[in-house]
Amino acid sequence: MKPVDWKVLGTDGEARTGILRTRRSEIETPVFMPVGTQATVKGVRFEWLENELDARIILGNTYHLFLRPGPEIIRNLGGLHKFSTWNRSLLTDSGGFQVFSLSDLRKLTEDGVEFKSHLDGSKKFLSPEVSMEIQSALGSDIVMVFDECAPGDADIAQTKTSLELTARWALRSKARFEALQTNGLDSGRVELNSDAIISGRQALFGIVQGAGHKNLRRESLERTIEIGFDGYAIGGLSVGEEKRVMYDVVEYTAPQMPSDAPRYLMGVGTPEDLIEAIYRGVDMFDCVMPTRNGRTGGAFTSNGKLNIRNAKFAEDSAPLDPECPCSVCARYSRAYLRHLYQAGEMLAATLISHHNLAFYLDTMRQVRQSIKLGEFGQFRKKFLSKLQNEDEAADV
RNA sequence: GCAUGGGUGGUCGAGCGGUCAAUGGCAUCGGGCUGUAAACCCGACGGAUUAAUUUCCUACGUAGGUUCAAAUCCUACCCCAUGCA
Repeated sequence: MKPVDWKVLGTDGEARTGILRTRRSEIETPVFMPVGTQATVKGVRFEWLENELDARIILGNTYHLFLRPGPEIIRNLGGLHKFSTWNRSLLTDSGGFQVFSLSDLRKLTEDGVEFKSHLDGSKKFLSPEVSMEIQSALGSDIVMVFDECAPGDADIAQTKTSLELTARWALRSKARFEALQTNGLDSGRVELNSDAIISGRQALFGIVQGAGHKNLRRESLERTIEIGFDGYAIGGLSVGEEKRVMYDVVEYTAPQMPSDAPRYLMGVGTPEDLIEAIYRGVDMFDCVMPTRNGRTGGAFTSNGKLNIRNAKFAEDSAPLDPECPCSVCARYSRAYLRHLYQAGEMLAATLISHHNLAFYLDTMRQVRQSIKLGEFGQFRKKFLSKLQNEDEAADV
């Protein structure tokens, strides 16, 4: 019995809509997963995520929680779900991305990666085995293999070396993962009824690398499938390559990924990126943009982006996005949000983050609906053309 | 009234004869953020003009003066702070 169940409910071209069942929640796809690196989606209470936003799954990060508060503390407190009170699905990234983003602070070897903690400079070691152990202590529902994410513009030789290391690490990740499951060390274990269709164990997703090189993407994909995972991710995109390269790689890779498992494009992206990737066959996304940009004054709207810091909003009584049904848009004006931001009030960050997540999640709902109706093609065109109205959006 | 210290660009505050349109903080304006070292980072910030790190104008309380040259030195005045009457 598998740890997750995946059923396609409808397709439109390469686009798919379906239901992913984890041991903790049902997730309709395509899905956007808010990023909650340090056991919190920055600036947004779980109450909002559960109720109004209705997020079914969020991320956590192995590297950050490893450094603080530490996996043993979280294990002793009953796992990340219990610790944080987030009871829906959790996906934990393996720390692989930090191999890339903290490249100045780490040393990479075949065995693993030695990090110099960005908190206190102390040495920390992460490897496929350690990452799996931490993720089992966290008890997340979906575990990611420990990979190496090469830069977006990596050349062929560099990419090949990186991809092969990732493949060896994937094998090691799976081996340790299986052992941990057998030994019952997963702190998020759920005992399900005997008629359940899933196992109650953690799920493990593999990651396809290969930067912008299609032949290497193919090689990475084949090796990943050969090992066998509960879901498959495309990693190593939106890390500095050109947008066209990203779309090309997704267009090439996604349709070749197993159709009976969810496809996850890691770290992407803008609303436009999501639509384009869904169009090319992707089911799952995560990205810091709605929360990070929200914290720094950037709002995503159905008419494109706007920057709440701009003086032109000082007396604008309109909501961030007149078409948005979220509670922030129902109540607060751009003028007020701008004032909060300018005054350095933390509520600005909270409210804009909330709106941005609402916009992302609502967009996904519309996407799913349009795929079910076989109208995703039209939806995509309309959605993308509206995003171009950025300038007018500001003047609504 | 006397004594002392001080009056600098939106603001606070450095500068104390030339390299000063004047360091820096804040404010303001603009840009960026894609598996979060990020409530962060970058840029602009007297006016006009130029292809330009170009040229010009106006500025360091006010008015004079010294000097080749003054935000910087001198004189008078105005104002502020503190102390003494």
